[in-house]
Amino acid sequence: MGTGTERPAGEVSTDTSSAAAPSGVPGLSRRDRLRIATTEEIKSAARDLLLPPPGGGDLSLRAVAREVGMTPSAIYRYFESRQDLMEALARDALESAGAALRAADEAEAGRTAFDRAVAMATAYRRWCLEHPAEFGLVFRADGERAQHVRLDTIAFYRVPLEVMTSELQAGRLRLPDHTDVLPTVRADVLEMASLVAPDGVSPATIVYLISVWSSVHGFVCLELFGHVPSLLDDADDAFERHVRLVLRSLLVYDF
Amino acid sequence: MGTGTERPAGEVSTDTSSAAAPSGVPGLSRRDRLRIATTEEIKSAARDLLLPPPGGGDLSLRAVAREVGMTPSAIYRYFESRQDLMEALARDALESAGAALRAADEAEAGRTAFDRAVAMATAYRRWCLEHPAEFGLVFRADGERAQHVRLDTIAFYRVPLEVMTSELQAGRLRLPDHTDVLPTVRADVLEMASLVAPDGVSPATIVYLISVWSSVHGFVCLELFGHVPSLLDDADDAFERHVRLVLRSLLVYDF
DNA sequence: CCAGCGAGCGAACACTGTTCTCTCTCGCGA
DNA sequence: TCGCGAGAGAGAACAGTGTTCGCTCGCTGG
Repeated sequence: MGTGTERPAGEVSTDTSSAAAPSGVPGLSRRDRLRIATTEEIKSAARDLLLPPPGGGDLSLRAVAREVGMTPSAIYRYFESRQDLMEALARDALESAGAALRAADEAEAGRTAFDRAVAMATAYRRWCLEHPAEFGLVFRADGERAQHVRLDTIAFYRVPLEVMTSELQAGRLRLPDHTDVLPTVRADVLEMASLVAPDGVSPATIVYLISVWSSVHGFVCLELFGHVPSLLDDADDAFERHVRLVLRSLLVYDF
Repeated sequence: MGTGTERPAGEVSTDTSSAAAPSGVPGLSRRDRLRIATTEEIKSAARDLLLPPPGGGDLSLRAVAREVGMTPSAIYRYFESRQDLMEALARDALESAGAALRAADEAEAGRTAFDRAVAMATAYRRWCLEHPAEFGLVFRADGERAQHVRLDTIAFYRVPLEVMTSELQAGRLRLPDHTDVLPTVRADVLEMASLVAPDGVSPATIVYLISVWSSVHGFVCLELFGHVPSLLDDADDAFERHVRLVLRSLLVYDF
């Protein structure tokens, strides 16, 4: 209503390299590039101002405006609301975490599926510990508006899903035999997952991935929110052992 | 008086305890009892006003004051700050969740350790789903001030810990053999845990409990924050299968 | 070259948490 | 039984918040 127009923000979060290629993207006018730059500057300032978990990602729009040298109302040219800005940050965060996962996996290229899984889990935990505020942000993106976040989540899942399917197909990894008593996966999710691997993704793969993922993520959650860390001596070590235990127990490796 | 919409109606039911035990608690003066009643009324109003996870347990002190028919400043007679009130709610929530766990376990008294564990996990998830705001609240209690929350957390852990140790001692449950490669548990935690069971609690018990717990809690987290539920057809069913998978994989049952 | 779009400003509104000072009641010790 | 004082609560004030609206201009696309 206020701005009235459809927001071109869809392409905003995609590329930060706009500055690197002034005329690289022909469809973008100078105005658009400026807008993207400003949007990115706002998000960057907002990221810096995000409070660590006690505040749980609290964020003052006015503080962001001060930081970038604008009036609070000017922010509304770029984000519909504070909530909108936070969701944008959450999407970026999810993307960033996904990239960390992928990087960790690629660093272990050629190694066993087990090692790569451990590396990915460790990278995930490290990212969470290094970005506690953004981590907390992703967890407030629920609600009806969070549909896109969920889609991005699936994109985030793509990384381990890709690794898992490729390892399965290569015969370096097997799923246990209980596959007859598995939950059912939604049809559209299966279809979407099949985009990852040309030969498709079995429902059992997704189910086991969710179980493993829950176990890894759960540990990080407990740790980040202060419920477990004080119990164990060396959290780094404890996490890796936990991951190895879960992976060894839930999946079967042929190597 | 001026703006005062009358509030004699909601007058604190003065003598709730007098009927039960007029002189039941000798150490409490009438004033103290009134204060406790008012405190409880404030917390109750606050609980009702807690927003579900999208807001993530946001809470307006002024709204609470309106609800109980007080001035915002009057709340400060009972809680040092908004944060203080929220932490009180978080503690209560943790206690409530612990009670739910214990109730679920006792309802399965006499059954196998496996069944009782499944029941407790299910009860935990149900509690979280039914109290999403309070669930979110517990997760913002980090920081240096959260020491007491952590202690309460340990009290919360007591329930599964008790069950686990008693089942271990009864020989209905065994831990896997990898116990030589387990993380180390802090000494004071071990000492505190030993209060639960007269014969003490082995470090391995705590370590395995944390792993199992992480797996259960992680699933609930993913579900509550909208990252997984849309992937699976029947979340209830999927959760139970996940729990059974984890329990069966991580622990050994003799029955 | 010029019309208009959009970025940005600044004031305003309705909130928020928190702090003070003040009043007056009501419970306790004598 | 009585007086005193602790404590509950009111109300105003302050600083800060998200959001809206109307207003300017400068830049840019045609």
